[in-house]
Amino acid sequence: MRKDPPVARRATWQKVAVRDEVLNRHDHPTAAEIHASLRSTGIGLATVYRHLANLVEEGTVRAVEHDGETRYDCNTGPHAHAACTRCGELWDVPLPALLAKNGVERMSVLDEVHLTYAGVCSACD
Amino acid sequence: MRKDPPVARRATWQKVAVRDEVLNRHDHPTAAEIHASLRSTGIGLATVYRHLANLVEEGTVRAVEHDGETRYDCNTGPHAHAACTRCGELWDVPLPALLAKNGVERMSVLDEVHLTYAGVCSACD
DNA sequence: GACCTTATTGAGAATGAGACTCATTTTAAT
DNA sequence: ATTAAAATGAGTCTCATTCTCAATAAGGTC
Repeated sequence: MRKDPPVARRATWQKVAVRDEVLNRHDHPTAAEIHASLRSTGIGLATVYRHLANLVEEGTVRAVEHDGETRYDCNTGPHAHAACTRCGELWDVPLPALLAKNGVERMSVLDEVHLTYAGVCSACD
Repeated sequence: MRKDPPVARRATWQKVAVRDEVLNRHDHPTAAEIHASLRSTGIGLATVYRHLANLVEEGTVRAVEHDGETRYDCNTGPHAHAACTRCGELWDVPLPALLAKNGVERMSVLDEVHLTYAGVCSACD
């Protein structure tokens, strides 16, 4: 009889690089932007996507859909997003606690609340 | 000197078909679903996309990004969306007026507020 | 350190939603 | 009827993301 399979999550520099990059940025980068930032390391795009998906799954970062692409947010606490339709910037907005389960009786398990404001930011106006 | 360009928005059966279909459904269909519903008419997918984009631009319907695809909502009033992560259904949730411009001082022109709840609906639980 | 098992990597192919192209069709004004 | 321009649609193209699979490397074991 054999030992149980090790299921060892191996520590690679790629994994560390992606985690460090996404955790140290506060500008909601896309996978392509993270890949670009790590270009000098030679990491592959597929690997960046893989680790980002893992980080989302383990709850370390949050995925935010914005304008047809997925952006990653190291702020995992409850908060909303605001996006400027002119410059495309996306930033965090605090979310009042009272919103949490407001008017969603039909939802028996509430996993996430996404609140997004779209408009023109004061820098662009 | 010529007359001003006619700019005539021509009324075609395709335009009417897409508008009628999206306005008569309350289930947030995708462009592909609308195309499928109109399959018997022989309408082209590109035409469906075109008219949906026009309807969104003129404010007749609202586009809702959900799980990587665009869904169309004939309810243009302010409201939130709730999505079940199990069955994928998406439905409307009334939006408390107080939310409107809550905590977005940095946004000088607020065009849209998107609030989405994700979880498991009671039908799936 | 040498060896081995297997998780991980990455280049490129595959996928899929949606936008674009352009030759053909259709509207509607004359 | 004529006809100029708008509208259509089959197919092409784009671009984000996922998949494939041969090659590589992590980390036990001896």
